[in-house]
Amino acid sequence: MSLKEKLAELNEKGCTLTIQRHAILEYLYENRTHPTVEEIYYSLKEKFSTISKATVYNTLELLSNYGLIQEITIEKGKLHFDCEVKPHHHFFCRRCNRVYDVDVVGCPLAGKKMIDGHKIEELRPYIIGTCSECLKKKG
Amino acid sequence: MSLKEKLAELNEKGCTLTIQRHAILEYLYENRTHPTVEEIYYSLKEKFSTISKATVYNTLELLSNYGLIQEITIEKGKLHFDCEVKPHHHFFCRRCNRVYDVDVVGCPLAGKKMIDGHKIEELRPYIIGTCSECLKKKG
DNA sequence: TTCTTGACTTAGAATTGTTCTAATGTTAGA
DNA sequence: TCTAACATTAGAACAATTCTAAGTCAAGAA
Repeated sequence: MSLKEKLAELNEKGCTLTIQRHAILEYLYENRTHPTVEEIYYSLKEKFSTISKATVYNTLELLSNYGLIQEITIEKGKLHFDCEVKPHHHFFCRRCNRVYDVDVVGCPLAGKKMIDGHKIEELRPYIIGTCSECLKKKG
Repeated sequence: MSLKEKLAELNEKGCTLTIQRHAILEYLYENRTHPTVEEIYYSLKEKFSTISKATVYNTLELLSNYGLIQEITIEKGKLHFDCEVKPHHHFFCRRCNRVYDVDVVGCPLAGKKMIDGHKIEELRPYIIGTCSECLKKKG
């Protein structure tokens, strides 16, 4: 789903499309590195010097509630975000703290709505380890 | 792996088995509800009134580094812990914030050591939704 | 036994990440 | 243009975690 399509969907659903919301969603499309709130905030501050952290948090929550972005709780005590909402795995590198996209096919949960009587609303398949970049460095 | 076996392994590896460390690991065996640090801390405080949060954090990290317990980053901004380290899924209920164990068979990642050139050290398959208990309540 | 050393624990301060609050600004519709 | 609802802002408040410095403890050496 493209940025344009998401903006259109927000509009359709009656969500006010402020300049800040537009900028935040756009930022996620231009930075596919799973940025943290801090990264998003400081980057946007260069362009919109008065943007506040509350707006960044509010907007990320709003977009997440619309199902247009994905919240990632892979790193302890810190949120990352991803504009790609198609199911895919995330890999977190312990050394450099980067988050990578990983494609894993054949997940038995794909398409499942229920498990053990619980209603499945979101899958967060995380993998922790050492990334290829960090493996190259000695240690 | 039983509590006894883990205590023996710690001992073997030259890790000092203090009363606090023993109590924390034991607590996890007696409370299989994936407690948070706060829950562990306040429960232990009833028995060991002077135990400090730093000790709880240090011990949980130590046990986790030994691979004897598992850190769960399913809830945003808050750690949960599990003494069961055999691979299994965790389900987090958005409404009551409880963490459940879920058995999912046929995970294509089971036993894999590498993915996309990254070294896999730990799997954290999380599922978010509404649990069976909360589904019963109206809403 | 006493001393020493290193490892562990403690209380509380500091830090970090997130949420809240009250004031201000903006928008869309009457 | 007016109004009411909604959005943004700055910074305070809060929550979770980490850090720090002092105190405690256990084991081995003298």
